[in-house]
Amino acid sequence: MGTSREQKAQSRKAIVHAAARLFRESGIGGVSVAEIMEAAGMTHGGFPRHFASKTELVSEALAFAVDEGTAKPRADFRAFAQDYLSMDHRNNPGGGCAYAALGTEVSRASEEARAVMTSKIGSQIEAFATTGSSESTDQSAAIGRWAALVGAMVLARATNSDKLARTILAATEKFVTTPAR
Amino acid sequence: MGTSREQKAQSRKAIVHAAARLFRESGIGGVSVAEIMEAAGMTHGGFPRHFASKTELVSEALAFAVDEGTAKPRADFRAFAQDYLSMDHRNNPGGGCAYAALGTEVSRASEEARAVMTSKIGSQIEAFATTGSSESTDQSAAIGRWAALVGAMVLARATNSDKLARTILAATEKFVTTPAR
DNA sequence: TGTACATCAGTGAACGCGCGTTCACTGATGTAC
DNA sequence: TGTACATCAGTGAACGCGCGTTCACTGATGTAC
Repeated sequence: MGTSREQKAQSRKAIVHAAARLFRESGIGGVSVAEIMEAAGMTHGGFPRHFASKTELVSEALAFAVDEGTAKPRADFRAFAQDYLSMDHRNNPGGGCAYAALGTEVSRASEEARAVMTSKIGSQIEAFATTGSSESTDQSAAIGRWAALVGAMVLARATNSDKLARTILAATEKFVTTPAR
Repeated sequence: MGTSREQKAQSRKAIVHAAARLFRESGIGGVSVAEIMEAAGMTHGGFPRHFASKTELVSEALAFAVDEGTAKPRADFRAFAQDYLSMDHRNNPGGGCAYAALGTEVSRASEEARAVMTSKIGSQIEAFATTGSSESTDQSAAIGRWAALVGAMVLARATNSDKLARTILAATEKFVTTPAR
């Protein structure tokens, strides 16, 4: 084969992007290196040219997934919550919130992976503290609302009933967007 | 060996209990049948006398874990939230809330396992509707608060920083126990 | 600019290991008479 | 009540499979002169 350095960088990106999507869809343990490499347009043998191990890729893919899945919350909170708590988001975890998709799995991942999450979560909370939410400058409320979004998505995905999922998402949306706090 | 029918029933219970604990501690995919059987005081060869497959055990262990981890919320909500959002709960998932420990993994489990979760979540929500919470009879608020608890625990466990975990748990506790809703 | 050589991204086969599962075997349980 | 037999819970070895990883090989890239 033989490929230019520029192409190698693109390959690496493709691997990270594919992993970030597949991990959120099927879980870290539910996706093989071969599947990731295939999704990135290669065969599994090329993997070690980019990463020393699957564990190493996990950390990097997690960082990317969190950023990708947290890209939107700039908009006003009401609109963000509605988007986040949609059935579309529930049914398509691949491009969505990494915390809701991989949260419980990450807590058992490598120290590096958890360090990545720590850094990302810390940044998120700092952002809450400085920007405040649309309805309150209270950091506690911002964190609590965020937790509610994540938890609602986890619960909505744990069930195989669309009706129940809708109930959870709608109730949580009402809960977090009700003023008075 | 040879064992009485009564002992067989006890063995089965021991397997389910061990699985419910180990799954919450290390994840479903992170625990082998051999480990579960060892924790239950047997060797792995005896497993098929009780369950046709690991998948079958997962469903049963999940049901047990949910019940065990949801046994307390009868008390007033304030006390429950404080208990739920404790660092002790964060650091010891084995006997705690199954949703926070296994939520994201369950969404990719068997249909049977998801059906179990659906049934349990449905019951929980019905309980909210009838009993109401200590501060509000609004079902939406009860669901929203519940989601916040689960989400906060997921986030607190995703980080390896105790400080950050404490921040998330404390903020969420304040958020869900503040009246005004 | 052209040529000879070294590098190395990606291929495809292969290796080891852990896991879920299977199975022959054992001996106590519990039944039939 | 006692005896002979069938059942079957649990043991420990073994089997297959999938997975992460390794490796010899290829051919284009890119450098040295």
